[in-house]
Amino acid sequence: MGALTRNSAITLDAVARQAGVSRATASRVFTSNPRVSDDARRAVEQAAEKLGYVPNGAARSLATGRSDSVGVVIPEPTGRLFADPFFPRLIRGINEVLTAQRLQLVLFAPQSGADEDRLEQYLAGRHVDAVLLVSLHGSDPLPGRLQERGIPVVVGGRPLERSDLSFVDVDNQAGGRSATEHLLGQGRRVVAHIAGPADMPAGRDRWFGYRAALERAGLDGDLVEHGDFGYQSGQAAMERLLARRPQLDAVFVASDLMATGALRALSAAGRRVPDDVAVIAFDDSPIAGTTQPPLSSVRQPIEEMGREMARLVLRLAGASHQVPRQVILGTELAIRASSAAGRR
Amino acid sequence: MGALTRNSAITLDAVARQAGVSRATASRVFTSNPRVSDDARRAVEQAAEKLGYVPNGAARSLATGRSDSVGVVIPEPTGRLFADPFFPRLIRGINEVLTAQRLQLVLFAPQSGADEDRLEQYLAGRHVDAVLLVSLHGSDPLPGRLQERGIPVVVGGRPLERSDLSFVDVDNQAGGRSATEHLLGQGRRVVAHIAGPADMPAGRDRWFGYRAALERAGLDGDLVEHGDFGYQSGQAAMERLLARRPQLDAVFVASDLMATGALRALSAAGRRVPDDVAVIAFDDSPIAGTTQPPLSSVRQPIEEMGREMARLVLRLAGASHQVPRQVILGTELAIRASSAAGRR
DNA sequence: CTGAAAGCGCTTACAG
DNA sequence: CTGAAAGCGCTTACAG
Repeated sequence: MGALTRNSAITLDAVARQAGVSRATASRVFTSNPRVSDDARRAVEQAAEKLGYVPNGAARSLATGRSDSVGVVIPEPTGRLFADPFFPRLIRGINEVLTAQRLQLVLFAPQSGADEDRLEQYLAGRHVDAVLLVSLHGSDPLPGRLQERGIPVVVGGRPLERSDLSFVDVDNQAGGRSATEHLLGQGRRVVAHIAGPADMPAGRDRWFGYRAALERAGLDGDLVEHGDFGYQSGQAAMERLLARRPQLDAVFVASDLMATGALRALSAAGRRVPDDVAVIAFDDSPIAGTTQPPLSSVRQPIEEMGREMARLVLRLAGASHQVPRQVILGTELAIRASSAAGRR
Repeated sequence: MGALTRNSAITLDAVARQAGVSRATASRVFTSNPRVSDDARRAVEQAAEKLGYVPNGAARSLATGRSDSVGVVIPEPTGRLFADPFFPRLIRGINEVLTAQRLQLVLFAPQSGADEDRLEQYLAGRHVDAVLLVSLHGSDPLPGRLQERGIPVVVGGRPLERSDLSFVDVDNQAGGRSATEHLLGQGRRVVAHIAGPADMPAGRDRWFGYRAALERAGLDGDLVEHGDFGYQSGQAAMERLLARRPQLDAVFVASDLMATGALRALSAAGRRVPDDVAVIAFDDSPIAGTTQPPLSSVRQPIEEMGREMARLVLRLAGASHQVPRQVILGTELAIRASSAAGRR
């Protein structure tokens, strides 16, 4: 069972013979080694073209100790993974940097503990040269384990427990704070918060930013309900908030997706946005501009985060010693109709 | 630049020495070869545990001719890829079958022609044992090229031009036809269609199903506008249809996402659904149940499609000869409020 | 059950 | 610039 037959493909030897040179010379052509005569190079290239030769990746990896690929691990249930507009932008940024270095981006989306265990073996087996991890819940042991095995690892988003890991994050707390301050600046006084999961740093930090802003304004920062960053959870959280404090006049929601759900709940409850309740979200994803009314949102430099993650992990891969490094990127507000109008 | 240093890891030799056995015996333990004494097995397992040994993937691949991994290629702009609820379900189905065979699922999302070229080299380099491709536009040359190199390939969705490729598809034409017949059965007479891209088989087949149903009813099947399966395009297409034929009383939309956009356009135009216009979509994704009103939709067995793709490619990988094989899966209607109510 | 040895298909100092 | 040769870290008949 599960026996995959071996497919014989063209070998470097065949190309060298066809071109009338040694294997070494032929190899130099494919490794872009400059010490090859033009004649030899041409002969090898022609032979390769004719035979349809592509170097065997395993053999090359074994000889060089590199795979020229970088793994990106997104341990999200695929449903969430694909629904969240955060990931495509991040991946685009990562891919930009990798492509420039001719490195292959390889994605993994483990769906269970068993998946993750197998993946750890796979990655530890050096199938990739470096690993990027995003969207970790709680304290996922994977990045730490890989790093201990000497595999260069960079985490997207601050890991909850470990401080010896390299990571790139946006300043979630500052973002949450400025979003909340924006609402206060509009004259709102009963400001609620729909937070992300409490076991995710992005969720916690935005929440802490909210609390900090309210405390600084001398207000209570406990009108908080948690969601999972998804649409449904935002709707449900908004309903709970309205039940708890019908007179709330503003809400800071920790993701655009949840905010879309919150808008639906507000509309169902007969509240006008922004007249009755001002709303500001987090992410500034494309959907922020398409809701009714368009959502104010905290803009994250997600592509830049991806680029920075890739740059960082390549630097780690190039170094002999792994010195953890962390990069924090700033946010800015994108103000739209959901929070723009004054109260009266 | 781009030099990734080689990280020395524990080798099988070290484990064998530590365990006091030969490399061959140690190897047998990791390949689950039964011809190993219990004592030797224990010693090797302890040594491996102690040293943190994981077999080097490249070396193993080179020796066995297999990588024990299967690639899934989704050549979509990542934006679309992640927005479409189709992919996560498909991947879940694929992963189910691969996991049972202890095969690693590896994802690729090439974003450009250059990405695809590099990916072809990568896959041709035998980094994976088999390849699954989905969501091909027009006549993507990738699956054909890989197949010619002897790599087992299965395409998700019927390829537009090649008939020598193995594929798994849902019966899009029958689905489009029964959706349209459902609308006709409700007494609707001016039935429009928002089609997918004309260069994608799924788009064409659903459209042909629509035409077939109308022709059979003796009606005109030319009230058609095309979109790209995405939200925005559905909204725009609906607007064009309303402009072309204000009196239309039903519309069959080729995807749930486009239907969501169409609902918005209908609402903006003051049309009630289903009273003025009955709507039925295609996909029956989770969003179908969350729209206002909930969307009737053609249900595709997407997980099963994923499973079938994986099964098929493993069969091809196990065979010495590649005999193209095609599997067509049936659809069914999920009727909800958007098309359920009668006209009066 | 076990080990010595060949071989998987490359790369890369080394010597010319 | 070129080639012979060693080596990358495994697996697997083969002989015992």
